[in-house]
Amino acid sequence: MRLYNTLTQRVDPFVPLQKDKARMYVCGPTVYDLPHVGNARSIVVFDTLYRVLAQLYPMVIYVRNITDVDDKINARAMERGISIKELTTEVETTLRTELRQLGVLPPTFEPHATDYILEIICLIMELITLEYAYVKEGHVLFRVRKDPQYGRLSHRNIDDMVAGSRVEIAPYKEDPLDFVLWKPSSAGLPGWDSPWGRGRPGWHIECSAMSQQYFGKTFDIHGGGQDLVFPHHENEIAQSCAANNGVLMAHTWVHNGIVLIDGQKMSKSLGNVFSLSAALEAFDGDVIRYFFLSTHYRKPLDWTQTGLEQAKKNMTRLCGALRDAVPPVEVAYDCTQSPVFEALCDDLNTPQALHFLQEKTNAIYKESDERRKAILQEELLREAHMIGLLEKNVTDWLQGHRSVEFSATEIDGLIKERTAARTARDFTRSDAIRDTLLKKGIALEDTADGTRWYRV
RNA sequence: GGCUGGGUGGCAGAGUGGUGAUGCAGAGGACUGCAAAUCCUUGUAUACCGGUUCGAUUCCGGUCCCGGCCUCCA
Repeated sequence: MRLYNTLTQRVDPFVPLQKDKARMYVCGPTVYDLPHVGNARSIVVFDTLYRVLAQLYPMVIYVRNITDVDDKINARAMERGISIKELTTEVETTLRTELRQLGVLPPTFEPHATDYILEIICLIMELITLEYAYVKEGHVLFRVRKDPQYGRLSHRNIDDMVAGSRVEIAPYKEDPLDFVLWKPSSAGLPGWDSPWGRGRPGWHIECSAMSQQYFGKTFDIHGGGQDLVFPHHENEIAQSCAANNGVLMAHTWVHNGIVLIDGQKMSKSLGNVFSLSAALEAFDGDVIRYFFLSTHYRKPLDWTQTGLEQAKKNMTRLCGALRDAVPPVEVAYDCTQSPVFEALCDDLNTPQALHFLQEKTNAIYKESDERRKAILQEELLREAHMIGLLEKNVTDWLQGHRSVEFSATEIDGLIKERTAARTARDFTRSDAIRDTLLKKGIALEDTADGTRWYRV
């Protein structure tokens, strides 16, 4: 497999450090509010990478953390008048349900930052011993200028950052560039006892502590959104390398592009944050997943109504090719030899992979030999599974579960009535039934074997 | 300002130093009672200017435009 590495700024062959074992750590969401489509894209991208790695290596360990201690969480819980635990549990439950709808597999481990406070404290103590960190007014800060390689991931140098001068100047900092490892908590805020008083961890240290807990000093892939490159990942790499005598924290750094809403950056200040819940109300999880995968993961993705509608049509066509699938008698098919897999191994080129799925879909529609068609259908199904698509029963998918207007039985009844009207050549009646159903989002198709329906 | 990524048909979006995928949308046809689905046919694109080359959309340089990061961010 080849992957773009932010650290080297090129597509490099991916070789795991330990034979037959790939280890990946991805920064998961901070659970302060409903997950948005940007969180969802990132999670789907790395879920897809996880699936590809799982085809390539006998063992893949995928850690995706949950950040459940953060000032945004504190503020939101206060605002809503609920406890922090209530808030984080609520968001996490929603997240779990919604990710399942997107076909996201559970990672191998899903650690919570609050379960690793002791490890965080120990790591900070080490950094202090090594003089990479210092204590000041209840804060512990990382001494950025002690790290000569600081900036290696985001490819910027320290002086430029200062020149950019939006760095926060705080009285307790030796240098404006220094960032917080530990900060004091007042009585009302979550806090843990530490050698520096009651406090809570800064944002970056948790990932260093947790990844080290699972993987030790060094591992293969560290992932996250492009907006995490600086400062989050830059700071992580600085902390971890400092604590581990310069051993490189992760060898391959993979970052997905951000999601735009109608061409604009999604942000709280613009008020255009699009929640995954809202997206799932309008579109099926598979459609959203397809939409995410139809753009290369490193490019920005523009979230638009027409884009989603196109994805929906594509999914419908894909499912249509499998509607009458029967398992073929013999199936000897190695997905990893397919062009789909080849595309995925080329820096996770999912648009190219989808192209090959579409080609196979076209071939299925055209195939008249039933046995060969069944084999193609089985191949398509297996290839689609590699990227987490078509995992649901296609008839269920096409007929949906959402509408409460008509039950499947009622629809079948109306279809029977229409068929009778057509036999009697009462087309006014039969077309009226078809129109009624279409208005409720149910489309009919007359085939040689009778009429069938699907949800539009 | 510094650092980064990008500009491909109506839309989405890949690949490629040698006739520009694929899907959606459009047009015509077949099928159908009429549709839908499906099938067949079909039009339209590589921001601009130079350079390298027999040949560039692809490589190099410049211009213009768009996006992201620069301590809240997936």
